[in-house]
Amino acid sequence: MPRGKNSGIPSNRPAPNCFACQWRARSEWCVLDDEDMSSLNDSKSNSTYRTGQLVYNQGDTCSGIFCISSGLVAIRKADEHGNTVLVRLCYPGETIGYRDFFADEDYTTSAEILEPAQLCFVDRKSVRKLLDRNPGLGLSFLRKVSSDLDAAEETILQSASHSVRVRFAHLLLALKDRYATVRDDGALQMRLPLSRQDIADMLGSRPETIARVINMLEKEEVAFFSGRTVVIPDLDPLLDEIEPPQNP
Amino acid sequence: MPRGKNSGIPSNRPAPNCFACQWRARSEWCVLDDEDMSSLNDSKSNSTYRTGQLVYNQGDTCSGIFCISSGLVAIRKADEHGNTVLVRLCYPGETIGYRDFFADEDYTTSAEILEPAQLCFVDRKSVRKLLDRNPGLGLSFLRKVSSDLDAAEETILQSASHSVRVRFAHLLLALKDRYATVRDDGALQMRLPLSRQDIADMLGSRPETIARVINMLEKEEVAFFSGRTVVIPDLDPLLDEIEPPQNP
DNA sequence: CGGGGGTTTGAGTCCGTTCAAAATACGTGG
DNA sequence: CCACGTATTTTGAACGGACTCAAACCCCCG
Repeated sequence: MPRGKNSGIPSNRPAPNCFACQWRARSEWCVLDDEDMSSLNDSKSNSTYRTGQLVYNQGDTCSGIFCISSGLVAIRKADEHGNTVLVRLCYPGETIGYRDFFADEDYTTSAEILEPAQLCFVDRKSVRKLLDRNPGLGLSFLRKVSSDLDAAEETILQSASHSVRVRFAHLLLALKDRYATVRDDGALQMRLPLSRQDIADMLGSRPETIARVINMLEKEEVAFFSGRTVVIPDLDPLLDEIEPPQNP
Repeated sequence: MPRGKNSGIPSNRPAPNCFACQWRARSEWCVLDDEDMSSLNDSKSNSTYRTGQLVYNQGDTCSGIFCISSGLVAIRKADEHGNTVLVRLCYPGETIGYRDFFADEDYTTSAEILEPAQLCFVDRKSVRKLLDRNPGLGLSFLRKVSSDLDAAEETILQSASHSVRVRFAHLLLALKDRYATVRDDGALQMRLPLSRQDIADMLGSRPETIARVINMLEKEEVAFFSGRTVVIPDLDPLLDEIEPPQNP
């Protein structure tokens, strides 16, 4: 069941300017000098994507890399039996598809839009040119892949040693940093960018189990869910999930 | 419970020569020209390690990278509660410690010797020099980290979608490529480089479970275990574990 | 207002874990 | 080379988390 069409539609809004990009300083491209940045700016194309669209599909040949200007992207990996996991979420400022680009392989994952997005695309040839002109760019991506690798290994460790409930607490705490706002009464509130299925895919579990865990958390008044909206009256109980209070 | 001392002992054997290294062609260093290779050869040091020794420890500061000349190395990751997983096995020709080196972080994993090994060490400054002189080296490592990342994501997918038994079958099939020999009667035989505990750590399981799975495999005559020695009379049943025979 | 997808709930089962003890293998020193 | 002590592996019994299958529910949208 394909979730959407492959290619974004050309943006009618003016294409973002790399120099003005608010993410520039934190992205891998920050090592480029003005001339190279200008070359990047000229060679990139820009598209708008709707929720559910596929940016690229596992198995497709990789012809360049994408940079997220706005929106949210899920990186999924599937096996031949249709089992899938959601490997990671990618936010504005992040580059996606670079792994397969640098490994010079077909895509080993799929990228799907979770929140309406605008992506820039830089084709193979342009990236190569920039890499040649600026060796620092390669090292910059090396740092990025290295940190992704550490995150992946962390995930392996987590799912080998913690229950779904604890992993879900971890996920909530990570999402709160990006999505939560503080209400008048001091409680945290956020709208999850993920369906129950997506949450399950991230935790290596099933939607039914997620529903049950949510049920328990509500009974214990740790967090309250209504659709995709979550209210967390107090962070401490959630933090205790991760690090049970010590009793020496 | 530390498993060994940290530093290897200086090799009494003549240090391996990078030019003569049998792994040269497949390693990341193969992009170096003769001059740079000679510089690498001069700046590296070499040590011998016994089984159980730690090459580096999670949390230590990373002061360079290691290259495996011979032996077998396990990369482990631990959390604050003492839970550990064995993230990956590293074989001769592979470089280890590069992830943390390139991310410029303290070690996020530990490296432990599983089979007596000889490692070369290249200090931070020398690696930097080589990276400066040869931008291709960075890209070469970029390819390596990228493939490690894919492997890690594959592990996440596997352990989310397959039973311990199936994952163990996967492991056996992977190990056989490197360790198995064909006996006179056509059966495959190998000596596992891993303890039951290590196998459990690789599969995100427990030694007891591994023992039970082994028990079942023997009852079903898929494979026979005696200590670390495994005999596999026929590969097909093992392959069926991974890809159950189709019935359309 | 009638689908239809996503979500929740229920019941039952199974895989894998935990804890404990027995058996075996292993390294070391005598 | 054997004996001993320790560590690893195996076995057993019991528990429990998470899965499966199935049905009911709900909400959003046409």
